[in-house]
Amino acid sequence: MSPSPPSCLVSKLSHYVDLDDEDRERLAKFEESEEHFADQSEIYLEGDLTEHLHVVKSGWLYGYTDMPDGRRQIVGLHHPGDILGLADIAFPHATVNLRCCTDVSLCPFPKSKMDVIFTEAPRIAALLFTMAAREQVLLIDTLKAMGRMSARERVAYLLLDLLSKLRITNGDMSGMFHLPLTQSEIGDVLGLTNVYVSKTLGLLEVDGFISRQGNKVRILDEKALIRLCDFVDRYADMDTSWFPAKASR
Amino acid sequence: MSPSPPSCLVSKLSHYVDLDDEDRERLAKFEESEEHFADQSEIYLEGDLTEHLHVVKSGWLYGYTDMPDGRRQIVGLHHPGDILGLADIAFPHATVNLRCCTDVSLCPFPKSKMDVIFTEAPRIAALLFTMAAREQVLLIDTLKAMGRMSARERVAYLLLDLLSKLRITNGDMSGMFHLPLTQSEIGDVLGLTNVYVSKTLGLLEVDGFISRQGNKVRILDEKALIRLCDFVDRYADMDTSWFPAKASR
DNA sequence: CGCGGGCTTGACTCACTTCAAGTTGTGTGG
DNA sequence: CCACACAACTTGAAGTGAGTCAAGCCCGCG
Repeated sequence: MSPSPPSCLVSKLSHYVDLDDEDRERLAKFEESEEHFADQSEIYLEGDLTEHLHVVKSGWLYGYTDMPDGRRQIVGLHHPGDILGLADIAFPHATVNLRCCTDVSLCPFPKSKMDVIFTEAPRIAALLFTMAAREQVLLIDTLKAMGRMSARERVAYLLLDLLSKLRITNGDMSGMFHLPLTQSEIGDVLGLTNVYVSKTLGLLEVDGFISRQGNKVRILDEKALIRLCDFVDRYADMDTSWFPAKASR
Repeated sequence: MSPSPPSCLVSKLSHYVDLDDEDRERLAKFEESEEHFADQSEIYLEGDLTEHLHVVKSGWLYGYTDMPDGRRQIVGLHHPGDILGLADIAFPHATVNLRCCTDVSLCPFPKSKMDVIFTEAPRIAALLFTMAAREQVLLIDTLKAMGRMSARERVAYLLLDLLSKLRITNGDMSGMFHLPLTQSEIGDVLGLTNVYVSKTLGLLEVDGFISRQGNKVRILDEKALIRLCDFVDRYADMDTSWFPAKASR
């Protein structure tokens, strides 16, 4: 049941803190019952009861909301190792829709078990808190992009954000990655139209920042892109200094 | 030292969960050393070491980031009862600047004490987690506003958001409130210019949605505003069902 | 082979910005 | 009590970045 590569969650969290065996075991238990979803399927919809959190084992997903007249905003992209639903933990019902943009496998675990983590594994609780906090900072970065950046800057920001995120679990990345989003979806992430996304990507390519083939993107001049949109990599340093000591019990 | 109205933090948190006396005491301790700041002063700047969280006792503040060329985005408005710095807990340094927009008094408490909460008061830890989660959902709502709403819808959204937030600690609000932000600042919240904020507020007034005198705003037709921007009040229901049981030790 | 979804491209439009000139209100010093 | 300064707000005119509409292209797939 426990595969040779450790569970996705354990390997993600271990990046940041030392976990003792007991904690590892507890976390591994979260990833028991893997579930599979086809490309384009909806995991849940706004308003659904959310009794589970999910760890992403493979695939890409996004959270989105629709407006009555059909406008849509994508409010989060999710990748392997991510924990879905941390934000929704404050509410009984989902606040966004969640859709796959590739085939996906998830490991659900019941929200109700969170109490055990808080009472018995304060280190993990602190870590989850920290990860939720970082997600919030990333949202703030996105807010800045949406409020004050031009289309070109926003696209640059998205590409760098994806690159730095994919690098966590895939350190070797040369600057090339597969982008399984349509340009309409990219538009819905960045508050632009599909048409203008196409034009902007075209310009970034002409100007030598990136190159494309199919839905693969290669970042040719990362430094210039970073300068372009004043990008800060939030995945680099994480403060765990205040965490409760290991194995305090 | 303990005033007849219980500490701001205790009264805010008590809205949502039953706290036992021990927890109340612990929370009250956070609010020991009140500090005062004048209107327009900066509490801390991006990059500063953040060794403290702060509870707002009185006044308004906002978090913001500047871009190299002077563009500015305000990324959060804070009011009495709010806990500042939950998002920054993931990082050793502040990720945004924090400025007062009225005279303000804050109660700092050291980030390092958070470990005690996680090890000894799991209920409070869970509550803090939940409050951070809700803040994240509010950011997502703002993101939707910035990405997909017109100026008029965004202004409506901001006014309703403020109203519903001020109602938490001030239940009697009739729909009128003091708005201590300049129109430039409102623009920096919503990703608009001061000029267009002026025009949009003027239109909302002409159309009978609101009225203004000085920097007081009265919401005349709340339902119409809610319809206008598809507003959801996130302060109403909070899910505490998964919390660890009270006084488990 | 033909269908359909996604991408590109161009012409036109429009919501919001920019620039600039008033107006209002308010605190301050003479 | 007035005059002045200054910052916020208002208003209008002109400019522009991104949206809208529409046509054509590419390519995978039944």
